[in-house]
Amino acid sequence: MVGATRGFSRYASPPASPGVSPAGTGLGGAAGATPTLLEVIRSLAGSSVETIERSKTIFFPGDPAERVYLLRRGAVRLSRVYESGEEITVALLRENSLFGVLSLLTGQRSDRFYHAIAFTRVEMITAPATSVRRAIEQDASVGLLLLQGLSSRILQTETMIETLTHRDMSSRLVSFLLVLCRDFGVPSNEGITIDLRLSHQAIAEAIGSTRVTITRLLGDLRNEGLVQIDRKKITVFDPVALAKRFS
Amino acid sequence: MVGATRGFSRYASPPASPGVSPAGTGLGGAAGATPTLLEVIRSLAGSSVETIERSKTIFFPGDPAERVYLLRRGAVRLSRVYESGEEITVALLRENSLFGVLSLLTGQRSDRFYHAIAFTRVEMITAPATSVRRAIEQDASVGLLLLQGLSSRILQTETMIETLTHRDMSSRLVSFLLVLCRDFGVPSNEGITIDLRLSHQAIAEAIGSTRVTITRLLGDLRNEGLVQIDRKKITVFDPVALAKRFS
DNA sequence: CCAGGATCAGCAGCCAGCCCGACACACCAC
DNA sequence: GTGGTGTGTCGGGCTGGCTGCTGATCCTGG
Repeated sequence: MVGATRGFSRYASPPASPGVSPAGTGLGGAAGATPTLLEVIRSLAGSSVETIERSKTIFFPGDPAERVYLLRRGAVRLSRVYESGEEITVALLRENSLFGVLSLLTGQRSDRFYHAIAFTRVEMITAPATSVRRAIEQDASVGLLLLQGLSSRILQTETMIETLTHRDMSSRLVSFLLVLCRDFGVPSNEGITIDLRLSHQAIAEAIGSTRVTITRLLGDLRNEGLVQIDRKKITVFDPVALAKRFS
Repeated sequence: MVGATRGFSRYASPPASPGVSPAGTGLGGAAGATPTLLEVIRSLAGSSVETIERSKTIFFPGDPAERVYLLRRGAVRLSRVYESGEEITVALLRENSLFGVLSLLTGQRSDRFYHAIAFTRVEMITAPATSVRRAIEQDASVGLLLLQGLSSRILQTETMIETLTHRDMSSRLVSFLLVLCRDFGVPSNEGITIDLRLSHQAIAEAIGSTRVTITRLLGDLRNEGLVQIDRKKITVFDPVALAKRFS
């Protein structure tokens, strides 16, 4: 029975966070030990470590974009805000994700157009974009680390697109849960627990549905014995079995 | 009448392609003129220029990922293929987009998991990932150029997520058309023409709908006098007016 | 150049998934 | 207590997916 879980480890893997993997692949030849992105950013001029409480804003749309952030602990939600007051989630960033990279894009002044909000209590490192640029020029391996960070961010985002193109909400929800397992899952004795306190409303905003529908669908999944919900934390018993439930 | 088109130019702008903007911001101090990403990649060891005919495959899922591509002319579709034979579009890349960056991610062997197919006749530059890595180490400004390319790709991708979280298909289609105007629009005497030959099926695969629905909705837009369709090319008369049509 | 096949567009009718609005209850903090 | 937030439930109604078919258009090879 237990043997049937091939590929299981694809989910539940904050350890598998790329973008900071110190697995030096023979680059950065100069110094012996290749430093991590975290260490690099922390050493920059004007960098700082910040802690933000759950549901506090990190930056608003319209704020000037001049700093780069590296998420050290917790989760950050990037969302787009509309005049209607509606807010849709564009990305749920996990630990070791880079964000605020827009500020690296051009030399000109530019403004944020996302709303970045701490989804959990968050610990992050931030540095001015200008420092980051200078660091890249001085040490090429920094550029490489950033590139890897951004690449992994692209992959993450594109998986999300996959999720969202599913027609029926049931598939979308399942697909989203699998993404969350991958990004925020921690193994528990019964399966994989998503280490976030997710309200139905938050899920709805992320996958373009409504609170009511999410309630119903999650209820279905629970009744089928695929997931467990305790105190707003979702546990997926078997991601492989869940994945089979695409309609 | 013509004065009412504030913000019009946000659409129709291949010229506004970032990632290759030679607007040197004081970086790359060494040589006088900062080269473009195109020039850099073309100069790498093992690089080559390739031309691919419409609807030919560039790489299949499962192929080893060892090269990086820069799209020079035309459009490329990245899609995910399922056992069911269904194929969903994850990104429609425009000119000057980087792709195949997965190969930069880690040093280990990894495989493509997208299907990359030439959506139009395509001209692109490609180079081995190892050469790219080496170039970054030697000249930091290369890393910066790549970073800008990837950043702009992330923005592009996240706009697509915005599009896809719209609930009703009508809004999704409108939003998608606006994205296409931004990425592939060329100004014409009547408005902005999307420089792609799009079948209804292709649109459906990109926004998670069906061919029939797209036919109906596009028909509606045409009847309302918002768009024109001639020989599979779509012309948007006024993006601003179209944007107002969100439900 | 034409013939034949493949792809694409358009129409209609049927049915279900899911949005909407409304309401009741559980939980938590103050 | 009380108010705020989150969860669970019920219908009614409509959007949009599915099937099946026809005609138009494009492409290719003889």
